[in-house]
Amino acid sequence: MAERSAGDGTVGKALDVLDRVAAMGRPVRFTELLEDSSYPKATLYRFVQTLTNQGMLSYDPERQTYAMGIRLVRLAHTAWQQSSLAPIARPHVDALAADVGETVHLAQLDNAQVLYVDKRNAMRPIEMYSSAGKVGPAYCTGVGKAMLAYLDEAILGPILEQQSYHRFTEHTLTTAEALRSELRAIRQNGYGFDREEHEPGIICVAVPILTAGNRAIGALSVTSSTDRQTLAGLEKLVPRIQEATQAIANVSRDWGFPDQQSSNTKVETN
Amino acid sequence: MAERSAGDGTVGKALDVLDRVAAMGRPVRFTELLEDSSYPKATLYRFVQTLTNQGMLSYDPERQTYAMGIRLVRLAHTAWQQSSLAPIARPHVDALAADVGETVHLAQLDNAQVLYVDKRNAMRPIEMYSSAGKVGPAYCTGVGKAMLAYLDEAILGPILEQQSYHRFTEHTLTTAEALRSELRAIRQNGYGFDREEHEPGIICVAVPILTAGNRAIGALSVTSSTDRQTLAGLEKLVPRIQEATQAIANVSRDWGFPDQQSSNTKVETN
DNA sequence: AAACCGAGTTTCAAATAATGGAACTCATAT
DNA sequence: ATATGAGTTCCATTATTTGAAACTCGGTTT
Repeated sequence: MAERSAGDGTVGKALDVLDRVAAMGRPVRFTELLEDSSYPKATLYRFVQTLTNQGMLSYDPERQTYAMGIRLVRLAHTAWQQSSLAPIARPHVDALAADVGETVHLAQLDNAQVLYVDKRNAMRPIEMYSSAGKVGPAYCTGVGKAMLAYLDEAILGPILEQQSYHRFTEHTLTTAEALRSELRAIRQNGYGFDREEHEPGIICVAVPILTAGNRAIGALSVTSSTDRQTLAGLEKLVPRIQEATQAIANVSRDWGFPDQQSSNTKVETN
Repeated sequence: MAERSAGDGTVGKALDVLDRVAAMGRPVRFTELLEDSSYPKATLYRFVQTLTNQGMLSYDPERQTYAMGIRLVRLAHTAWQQSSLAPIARPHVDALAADVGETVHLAQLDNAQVLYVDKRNAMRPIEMYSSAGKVGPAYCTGVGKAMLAYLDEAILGPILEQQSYHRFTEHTLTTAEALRSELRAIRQNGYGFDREEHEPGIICVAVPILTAGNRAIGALSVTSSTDRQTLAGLEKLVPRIQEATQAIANVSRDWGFPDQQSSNTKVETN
């Protein structure tokens, strides 16, 4: 597996390594990292050392494994407050969840992935970080498609290329073309569905949170299961959800949330 | 204001900048950063560019400000799961909070600061990220002192130097010497108090979570206010809290949590 | 016991990237 | 019109990164 972001000199490469450890999702040995890295042993070794010294990774000497460092938790606290919609959206997400009585997700785009920044669970009460910070595929989730639908072609193109199009269920859209026509439909309606595309029995409606310039800065979704709800049933909730997305869009504009394409648009690969 | 971490080459310097943005706690202009940085303009500029390209910072073109990037939220999700005590401590924190009916904090040490990784609020139900990821001073919080009390002198010394000893209240310990003798007392008892040292009217008991080697890998505290509780009242809860810390220590040992000094011990500055 | 192995670590000259003083742009203030 | 200041680019100098190879050190095989 080759590196994906490459650019940005030494810092970029080091952060690549960090991403890779995160992607593993469990503590990893040095050799495991070496295997799917294109860096030579000594180079990778120094990166890992540096990151560990910096607290971005933590090292377990007993098991000789590296895990994501605790410093990230501290940094992310500020990030979540400053750069996610969650803090300003909170009251509206709360109200929506209370009204619809189903699970509500608030998501944003990060790179080509969906990043969940907040959640209200219908069943279990609290879930904390276990939901916020989680990532999911953009091409087969309601929130993902709702946001993709409002991207400009220049940005959308590369993102569509990066999707895995893994067939999670028999309903998963597995080609860029199929996805493209779905996105057109979503743009037309102003909302989209997840028709058991990611998980069997799980359906959702998603509505983008749009700026005045029609950029999707995030999306809200209401999720349910086929044995409790139907797509038609979810569709009836759209006006209520739009109320919430509108409210969030307004607050975000007033609060001066940037009206840019994506929070992680490459400026220049130098 | 000079740089603090310095070492670790370019990556270290770039992460320094990241920390500085986080420390500001609000979106900052380039010039503001330049002011309290020792890097020349062009150098700092490139760091900020790189970090922005990498999604570690986000740039608001309208206001020309930099904020912490959304990528951090994604990375921190994994970090919180892997390197914090929160996931494994969760059931015990839940049970403790339910039993004592007061606010419970779970904290770890990050650098010379207290990092809160989980919390159960007595009053309000959910609080999410607004608590996890938060940092606080080590020298004047219950959890901070409880953990400091079990550090080896070699590590404790430098950390004591780094404390600000800001007098938050009239009870704040404002010298390393006063703190040292307090730490001795805590080590003797196995638990410590916050006697309105950080905030007037707020008191707490804290118990360290110790490994077999007597290293504090974290701490639990029960917090209350002087108009509802007394120190003596809180002290009665110690056995129940110790039950929880013991349980967490056990699970953490079984799950192979590293028995090291601190999760962010400098290995070598090159 | 000696040889071997593989994971992790260190070395060092060559290659590359970072550095920062200065010059430039562009909007806004005087 | 001119000055100021924030933000950005340039480029020769300098320092850091790079990575092949050699080394260390448990543990395993012959």
